[in-house]
Amino acid sequence: MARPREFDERKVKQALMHVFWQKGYEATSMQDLVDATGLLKGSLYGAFGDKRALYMVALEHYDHTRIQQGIDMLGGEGPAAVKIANLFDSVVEAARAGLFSGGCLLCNASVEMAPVDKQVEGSVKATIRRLQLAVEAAIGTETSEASMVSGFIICTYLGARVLAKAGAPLQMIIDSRDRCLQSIG
Amino acid sequence: MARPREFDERKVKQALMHVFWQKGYEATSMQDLVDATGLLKGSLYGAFGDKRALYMVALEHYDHTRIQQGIDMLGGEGPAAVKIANLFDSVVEAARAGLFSGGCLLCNASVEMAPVDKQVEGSVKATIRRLQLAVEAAIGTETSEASMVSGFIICTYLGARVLAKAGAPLQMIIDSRDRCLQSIG
DNA sequence: TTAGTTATTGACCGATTAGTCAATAACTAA
DNA sequence: TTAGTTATTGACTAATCGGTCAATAACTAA
Repeated sequence: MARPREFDERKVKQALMHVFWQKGYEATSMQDLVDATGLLKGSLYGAFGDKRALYMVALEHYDHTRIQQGIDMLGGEGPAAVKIANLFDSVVEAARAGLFSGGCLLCNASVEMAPVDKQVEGSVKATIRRLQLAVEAAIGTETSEASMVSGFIICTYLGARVLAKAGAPLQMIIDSRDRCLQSIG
Repeated sequence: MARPREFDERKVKQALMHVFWQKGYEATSMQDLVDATGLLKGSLYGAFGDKRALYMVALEHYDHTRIQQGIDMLGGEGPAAVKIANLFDSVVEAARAGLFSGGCLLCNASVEMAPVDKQVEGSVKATIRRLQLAVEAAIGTETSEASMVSGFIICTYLGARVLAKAGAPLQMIIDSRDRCLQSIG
């Protein structure tokens, strides 16, 4: 029918995600995306759209991979406290390893883009909601205030991401995790 | 001795702060700063330095005004729980009023600039530390784990700022405030 | 009045920005 | 083989970016 695409869509989306995750929207140039994906500018525009559309693709991919990973983690067997502790420990681990400065694309997008882009705001709110519901489900049977507590846990989680990016002492994140977990039992 | 400056330094710093606070570093152009301050580009460079230096000026001004305001609030008379509740309520109020989307320049700088600018990281870490010590002092006489709890409160506070910017339901911030306060008493 | 110093001004610079497009290539259905 | 469709390519554009600078203005000490 027509000429087939030569690139692996998943790999390209992953590359887009990594660049925006590390540098943010404004600090990322189309050339950065060209370098990271291996595609030329025209191909990127042809396949996905303009820079904003590429950002949305990256955001969606982050949701479907990293966020989903977290949600899956929360859904498994075992006590809620352990699962949620793991969530925080992944922040500490990322910070220790220097993985994108321990930051999270969802958090970055909330701060940089959500206030100036309705579509990003919608996407970010939906993802936060999904994550909250997963936390709520995890602790649901253990406390009567699951909805309130889950929101609080998401809040502390996002705060931990900011602390990591700020280069705050990791002990601060660990302490926050521990204090946060006391709210469950 | 020489020609005197024609601008009010404090007003100019305030204007710089507002622009960077609202738009972030990368999304702010020199033209934005020219428009906001009323100074021409040459004057800005002459008086403060390049764009990065202007950002540092804005960050410092934020620290000396808004952050200091918060610290002063924590230092007054009354129970720690009330003071800290006020801290969170100021986030809710800012979000409700649409003041820079309820965001905080310290939080924004942590996410956008700290990972890529050592000087910003140093400044941000120092400010966070100062804020934490103020919280610690406020709750110091009421609990034996003041240091740990203060870090946790800062964490939740930053998370609340992210939630506000994401456009999350204000109830989520209020719930987080209430849960957080239970950790004090 | 003059010499020295600094502030202000606006034109100017090269580099980079996001985005476009016509030419070509690679495929398939007929 | 051919006609139709889409992907790839790289040159191209207009606008904007951060930053510089020589000319001029405003002041003070001598």
